[in-house]
Amino acid sequence: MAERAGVNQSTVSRALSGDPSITDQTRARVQEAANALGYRVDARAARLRSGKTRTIAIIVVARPGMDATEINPFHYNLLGSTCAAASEMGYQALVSFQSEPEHFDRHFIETRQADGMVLLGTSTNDAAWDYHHPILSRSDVASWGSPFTDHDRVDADNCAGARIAVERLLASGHRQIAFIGDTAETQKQFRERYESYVEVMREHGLEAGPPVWKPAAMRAEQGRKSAAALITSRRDFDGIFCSCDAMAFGVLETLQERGIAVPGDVGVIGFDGLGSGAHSNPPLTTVEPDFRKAGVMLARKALGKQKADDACRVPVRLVERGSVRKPTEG
Amino acid sequence: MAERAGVNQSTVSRALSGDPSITDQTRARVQEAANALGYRVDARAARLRSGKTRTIAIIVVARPGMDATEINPFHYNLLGSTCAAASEMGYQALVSFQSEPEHFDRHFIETRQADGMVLLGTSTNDAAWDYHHPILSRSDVASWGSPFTDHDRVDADNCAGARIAVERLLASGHRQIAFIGDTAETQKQFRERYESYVEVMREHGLEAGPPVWKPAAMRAEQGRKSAAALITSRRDFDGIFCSCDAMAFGVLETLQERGIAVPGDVGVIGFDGLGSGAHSNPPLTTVEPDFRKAGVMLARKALGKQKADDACRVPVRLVERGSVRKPTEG
DNA sequence: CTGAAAGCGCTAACAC
DNA sequence: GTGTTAGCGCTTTCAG
Repeated sequence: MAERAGVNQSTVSRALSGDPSITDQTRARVQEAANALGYRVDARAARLRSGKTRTIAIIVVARPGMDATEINPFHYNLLGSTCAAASEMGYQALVSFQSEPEHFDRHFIETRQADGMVLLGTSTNDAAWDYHHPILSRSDVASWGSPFTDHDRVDADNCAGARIAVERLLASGHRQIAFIGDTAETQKQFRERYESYVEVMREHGLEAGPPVWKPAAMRAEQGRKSAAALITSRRDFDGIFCSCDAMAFGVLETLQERGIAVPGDVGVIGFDGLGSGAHSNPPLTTVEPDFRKAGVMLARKALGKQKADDACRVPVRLVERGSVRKPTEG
Repeated sequence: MAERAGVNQSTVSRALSGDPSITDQTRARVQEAANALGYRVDARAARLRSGKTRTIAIIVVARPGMDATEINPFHYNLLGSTCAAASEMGYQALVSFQSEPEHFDRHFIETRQADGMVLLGTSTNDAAWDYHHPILSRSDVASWGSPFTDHDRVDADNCAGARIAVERLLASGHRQIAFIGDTAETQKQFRERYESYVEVMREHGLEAGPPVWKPAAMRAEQGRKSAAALITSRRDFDGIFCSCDAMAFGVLETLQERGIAVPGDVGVIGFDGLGSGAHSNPPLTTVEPDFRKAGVMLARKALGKQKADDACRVPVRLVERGSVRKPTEG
């Protein structure tokens, strides 16, 4: 390659890497020779020598035995956004779906495969999160959705999001608003949403109820069971703020089965901005995090380019669809 | 590292890579030293020296300006399955979302970043597919959804899938079944579905109509417009086989708006097995490809481990939900 | 079974 | 502005 262009090996390297000290003429000759020979720099060698990887590893925690269709679309969105953000920053994305212990791997940085790591996915895979726990507080690791509370995390602005949701319900005249969601210790994001819900209700002189939640394997089923429990409890309600869209879909189904009209009798708002909410029955009004910013924050945090910790809150917005009626006048 | 264990560098390499010629005792000593020092093999150096990459590059073609939530979940499913398959085969997945020309990159193999490539994503990004066209027929490249017809492809068993869908509609007593979908040259999969629809209709002595399709930016909108066009055409229909779920959601909405009951008046079946079909109104009966096998086929093809070409058809199954009424007796 | 030596293909100091 | 030289951290002959 070098001889073909009539220059030294290092000149080839400089020319191809855009080193400004190379003459346009020389660079042209090198380019030409490279094209003629189909030459490309070997990324492995370049990275070995330069000590960099220009790669960010993204680990998606999944549940054992689940196939691709069962992964929460929210995590796919996060994955896509993170890949896009990495690319924008000139980094590649090495992605690893991890569900079974035999595939657990947290050593992408030590093995010099990546400069930073992003962890995301379902919080309901204890073995996986236990395995990854030790690295969650590292400065070159960013995570979304971990069940632990002893480390920084990137997350939606749950507080602002819950406020938007509850105030939207209030604007439509709802006063007896219930919260459906899992507020277990390991679900920090849902706890935050619940707490904000309580706060907003109080501010308006209204009574906030306890969180309603029934366990099940999948979110939609949790939603169905929780909605049924809420109805059975004979507690009056005319609005539901649901901690996540996947559960809200189940809630919507049960309400419909029981003959409770949405948004006529009860207003429902979810959280996550899932695209499938556009086709649910009725279409689901929801709080959507800015996925693009989420990806950027995760990538930046993983690469140690994040300034303050408190900046790790992704802004949210309300996506108006059809599960809450129009705001009442005056 | 080597001195710490009191052995030669090459012994360390052999011990850690599981070379059977190393004594258990020696291996234990090496392991111990490695743990003590936090030593890990540098993947860049190992791959450079060995000449292998053990990596498969996955390129997801997206539309410019689209954010993560607008990517068809079908492609996310394919992506997830391919990553899982790669992992199962001992390969890593380097994933690259490509939408804008400045990020186009098809040289993952030449730059020794991957041993094989998988391309998938929306077929409606001409610049991207034109760019990738030259590599689509290579033996180390597998693709799903390309708009070109001059190369092998991995795809769902469209023929069998269309048959299952149409026969299911027939089983519920529908006789005037319409096909909604884009059968343009560049949409090979939809053409195949349409052709099978025609064939099955003929077999049953029924008349197959022309494909119904109206252009729009997004699939759901195409579905809405197409359904409207079908209704306006005053052509009688009591069943619709829709070429993909994303369009079917739009079809369902328009039918509902026009007061046409599904599955009461009209039965609807989609294709793709999107998870969100479980929450649509009504839940969408659909033909689902086996995503796990799809991922395996894509990965195998990319690594040149696929036997015959005709084996690149992924089996499909019917997912019964609520958009077709129960089969009629006898 | 283990050691010695070579070298994968680059990039980065350092010359000039 | 370009050449010379060294060496990134491994794996792989080849010896013994």
